[in-house]
Amino acid sequence: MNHIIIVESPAKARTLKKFLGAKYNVKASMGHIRDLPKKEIGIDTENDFKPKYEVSPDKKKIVKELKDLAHKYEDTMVWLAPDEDREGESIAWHLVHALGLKKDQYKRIAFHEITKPAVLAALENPRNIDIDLVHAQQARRVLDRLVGYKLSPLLWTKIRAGLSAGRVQSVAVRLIVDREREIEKFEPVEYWKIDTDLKAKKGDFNAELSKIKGKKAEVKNKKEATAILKYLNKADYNVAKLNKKESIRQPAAPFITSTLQQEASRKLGFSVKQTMVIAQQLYEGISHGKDHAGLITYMRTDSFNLSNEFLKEVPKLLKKTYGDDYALDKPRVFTKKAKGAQEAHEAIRPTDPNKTPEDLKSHLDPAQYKLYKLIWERTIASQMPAAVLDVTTVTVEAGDYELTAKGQIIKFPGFMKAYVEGTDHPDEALSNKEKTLPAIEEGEVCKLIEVNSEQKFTQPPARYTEATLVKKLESEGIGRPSTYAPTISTVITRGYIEKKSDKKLYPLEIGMIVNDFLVEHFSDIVDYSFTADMEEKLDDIAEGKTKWEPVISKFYKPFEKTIEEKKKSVKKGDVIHEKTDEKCDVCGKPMMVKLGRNGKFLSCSDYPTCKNAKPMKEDREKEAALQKQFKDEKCERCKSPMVVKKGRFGEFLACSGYPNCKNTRPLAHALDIDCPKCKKGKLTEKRTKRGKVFYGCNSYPDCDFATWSKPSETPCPVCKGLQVESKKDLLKCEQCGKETEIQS
DNA sequence: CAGTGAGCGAGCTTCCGCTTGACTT
Repeated sequence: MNHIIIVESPAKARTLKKFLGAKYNVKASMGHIRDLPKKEIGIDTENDFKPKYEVSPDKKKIVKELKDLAHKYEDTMVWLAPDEDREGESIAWHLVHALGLKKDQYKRIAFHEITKPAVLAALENPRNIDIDLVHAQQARRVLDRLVGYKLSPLLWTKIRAGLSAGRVQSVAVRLIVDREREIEKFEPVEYWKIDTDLKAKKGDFNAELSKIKGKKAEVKNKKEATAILKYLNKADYNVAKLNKKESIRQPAAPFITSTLQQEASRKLGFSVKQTMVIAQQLYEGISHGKDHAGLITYMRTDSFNLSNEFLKEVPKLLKKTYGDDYALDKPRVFTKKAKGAQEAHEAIRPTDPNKTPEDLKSHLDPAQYKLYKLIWERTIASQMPAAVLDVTTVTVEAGDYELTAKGQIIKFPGFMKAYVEGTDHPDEALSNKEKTLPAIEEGEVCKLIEVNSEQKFTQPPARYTEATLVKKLESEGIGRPSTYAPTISTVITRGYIEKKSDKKLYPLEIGMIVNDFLVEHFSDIVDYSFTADMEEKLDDIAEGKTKWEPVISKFYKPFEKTIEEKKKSVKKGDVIHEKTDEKCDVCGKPMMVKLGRNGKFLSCSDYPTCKNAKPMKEDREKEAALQKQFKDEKCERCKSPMVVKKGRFGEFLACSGYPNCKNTRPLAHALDIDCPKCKKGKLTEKRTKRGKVFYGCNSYPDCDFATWSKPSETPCPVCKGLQVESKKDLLKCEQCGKETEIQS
């Protein structure tokens, strides 16, 4: 008998061949093989939403090959082995139909990990295709098609051609627009941070003001701060309480797609797409000699699970590498499931933990090495013991005031020896560090060295980065591991969102206009909980509790009605094409608002006869204000005034003598520091091609002085040379190497 | 380690999820 096994990915097929030998012919379908047609909606909304499927153009070849293979010999068994989730079940079903398989010609099998025992067990336990699960997928597909292909054309007629809307992308845009508006209306509140440097018997320490007359200390302004400072300068300091506590920290779960993307962004600075491309390379593996082996498990997953085979290997490795204390008796299991997770795969882990990053270093390029190391360490750490920290809290009384100091000592590092998770909040990074206090005794009297105060302001919420957006989407159950990166690409190519050089995501005007249109007229679809509600209904379909057609019908009927109504009621001018009072300065006809790639602009209403166009009034005013702000800036080369220009990397100052003088300078501060090399130029903040900030002489290219660290205005106290910020609160002289602390 | 400097409009476009090569330049 002939045996064909069909899986989704070719790399998986290769691994299976190794386990199973020549008896089985293992093939890959390359994901979905059939879909709705691209050119039309492909759903008969009058007839129970019957979908029209066709073999996708790029899959014709593979489908033909599989079909020929399945029918070549009478006696052939096709084992359908796509992933065990909604989409995988659907692929299996489509294969049956596209290949024309009879009931006794195929069997459905599934495994959640690519290990020999798991695959053999699956072959022993075939089952039927779960048609309810297939219907759940179909409902998902049909709903997405209806939403996308009905809303997008409405945007073309009401706003501009080429736009798009969808269940996932439109919410992604909304998150970014909403966040931007929160930031816009945010009003910073002043507060003051007050702390003291104290001298105890055994050493010095720093304690922060925490309570005033038993209440949480809130210092609102300079007046209050000055009063407190005055009091603290004369107060007596007594150690009232000493609290030592042991605290336990557990390691993070092994990687899934979303957490890998976040951590690679935080620790390696990779974009979401970059991470996926490199992970794919590691998954496909590298060949050294004859051996071609995948280095990590599948990278598009939402499961924290690790195979038993793998878990058996790890303790041996840990004992060998770190010692007996660093292995667990029983594996640690991570069960917290992400919203809507399907868990068809394992977590992202090294296929063989014994291949250490160092072993592979010479076979990998630097980016692959860094990502492999991250995955290896994270996975290993997840199976190491908890860390034990000794946390000491010292409470110091100073009359009406109470100050606290916290120290933290790592008693047993446990997993921290291999890996500590990064953070999106800079302040939290400190909690991973040791902070030692001198041996302080209860009742001890301390001497004041100094009181420090610092004015601070509350910060607006941070803009999303690619990685924090993925985190948010995942927590709302929106999108899947395979779509996080493509979704971000889509909203950027549509011109809805822009990623600036600070790696943050900003909404563009078109993004705001489309978002506001959708929020106003289709609020239920861009509601954050729309997907979660959909998932609940899909679960009902998958469990056989409901049929899929009524679920779609219940959504579609009111949706279609709204679409038809908005086609009539919303005039194009409601969104755009407003008439204005301005007259065209070429032909005198009125100007009107139009929408271009980069947002609104004014166009002559007689277009295309008169092609005159100019920026919106607000934009012209903004531009004028900006020019005024920099009107005194002179070009240091030719003495012409500088003007503000817009370029690929944002606004910058350019010499008005262009193109005779091509001098440019960033808008931000030309520092008031003379260049230490040529003594003539000033140091200026500049950016490399990749957007990294550095400081160079503004008479470049005549003088090529440049440095990474931020230069200080105060010269070196010893040799008068240039000082740069080498570490936090530390200046280093470039000339004599003398280090000085920064005095605030 | 060193960029950038207008002009947009119409177009036949578009969804979400599953997966990689096969096209040209």
